Amino acid sequence: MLRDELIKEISKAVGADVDIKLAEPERSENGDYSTNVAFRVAGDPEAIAAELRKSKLIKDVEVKNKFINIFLKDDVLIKELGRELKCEKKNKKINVEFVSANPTGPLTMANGRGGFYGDALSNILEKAGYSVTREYYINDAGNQVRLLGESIQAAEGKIPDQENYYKGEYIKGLIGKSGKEAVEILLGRIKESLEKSGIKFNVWFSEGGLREKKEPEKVLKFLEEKKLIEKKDGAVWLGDAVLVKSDGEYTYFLVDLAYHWDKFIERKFDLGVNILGPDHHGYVERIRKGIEALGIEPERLRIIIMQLVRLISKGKEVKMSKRTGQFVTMDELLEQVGVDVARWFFLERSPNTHMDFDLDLAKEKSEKNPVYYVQYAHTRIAGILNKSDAKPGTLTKFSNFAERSLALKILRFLELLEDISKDYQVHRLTTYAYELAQTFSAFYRDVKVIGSDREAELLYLVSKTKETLATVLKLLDISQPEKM
RNA sequence: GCGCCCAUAGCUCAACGGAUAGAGUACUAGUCUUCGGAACUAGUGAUGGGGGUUCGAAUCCCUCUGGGCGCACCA
Repeated sequence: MLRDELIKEISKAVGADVDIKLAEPERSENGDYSTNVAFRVAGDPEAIAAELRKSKLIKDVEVKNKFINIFLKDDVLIKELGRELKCEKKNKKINVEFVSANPTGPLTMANGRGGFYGDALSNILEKAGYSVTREYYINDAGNQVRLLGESIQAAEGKIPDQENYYKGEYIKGLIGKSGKEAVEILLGRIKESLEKSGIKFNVWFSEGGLREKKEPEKVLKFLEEKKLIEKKDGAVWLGDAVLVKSDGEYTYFLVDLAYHWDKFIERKFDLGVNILGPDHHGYVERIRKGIEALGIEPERLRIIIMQLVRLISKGKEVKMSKRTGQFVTMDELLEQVGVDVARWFFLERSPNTHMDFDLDLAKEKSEKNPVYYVQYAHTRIAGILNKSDAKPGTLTKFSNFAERSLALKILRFLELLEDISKDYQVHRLTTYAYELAQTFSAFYRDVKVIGSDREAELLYLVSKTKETLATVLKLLDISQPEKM
């Protein structure tokens, strides 16, 4: 990548062993790239600049406020533009586990947030060259299932109702079914909702299967041999957490440890990403310590906590809970706003913002959603490519600022992809999509392609824009319309 | 009581510890019959309070205020 080459050159020019960071300046007058390395090393920044000016890649270097601003040669940009939109293959297997909603009710809007995020993150990691497994952990064996069965019986009037039973309208539709049957029906509905949302999985991991394979027992045996567990009050403890209750039942924690054992030791994933809701943050430390006890390096588990989505209706918060039966399902959300808008709406936000979602305003908001702006740019590009009789040729030069800016913006894509594959800030991709669309709009305004004596050359730039924009939209799994 | 997250423009959100805090929306004033106006240009408008660290803080540390969410032999 061009950025990596530049970092090497700067590193050489600096001479010292420092971590070089290359930023995209907010203002184009501050260069194509900018580095703050002069703040970190002693000596005259002008000396570094002088050294950099010798580079074949660089047209000019300016020092301003001690920042070293780099302006690239046009032919370097043009050459880089020809590069395929692909990252180097990485030799790493990543397991991304997300949604994993208990099959005790419909998929909710809150599940959707983690679902869209996990889906897009998986797409990005794959595109960045990793081998990715998308996994849904199905809680189909524990207490919740029994509770679901009892909730149905209560709805039938066979047993007295209890506060902790599920109360949604959907329970009535399950009358006559056992807990186990209900779980299967509900899981089927969840799968349908996920499919409609464009959220894809390739492994459905069953807790029941985990128990059948006796993995919890393997974990217990391992910990016992390591002398890490103790018996107290009839229960089995690891530190201050219970693994086996005094009635002999396994806790969720033990089963979860077995699940991680399966992921890291049996299936040998290099990295596991768990995308969880905010109610799980208290659990993070416990599971970290737990897997460490199993001999798994804690760095191999990366936990992303998605913040809550609050539902607002008529200016008031609606408490969402499957227990009380009050919630907005994914299906309802998709009906209201459509899948492209829903995906954009959730993906444009950083995972740790608390979101307020006003369903009353959802439709009105959806018409003003930025996703249409991005898609509109795509259709305009398609329009030019369809209308022109010429074929894309070879770009030889930039004749104005708009052309050059567009090329530069396209180049940022692979850099961003590498960055997101490290920091997991998926929302940066929506920001990029918007910026790319904006940069194209400026180009569209300033440069007339069809009829230009450089038509073939410009078509190349336009088709590169289309390819990049379409790739971004595909990563977000938002449609790329040719017409709107 | 202990812990996690959050507070940025009227509203919804951005900003690897960097330069003059950016967008969208709303509002105001314009462009304009284009390669598709779901567009473009300009203007108004913001880092909750107080300390500290740093060449540099919205960002890191402490504290206060105000929200959200957790602290089980539940899952």
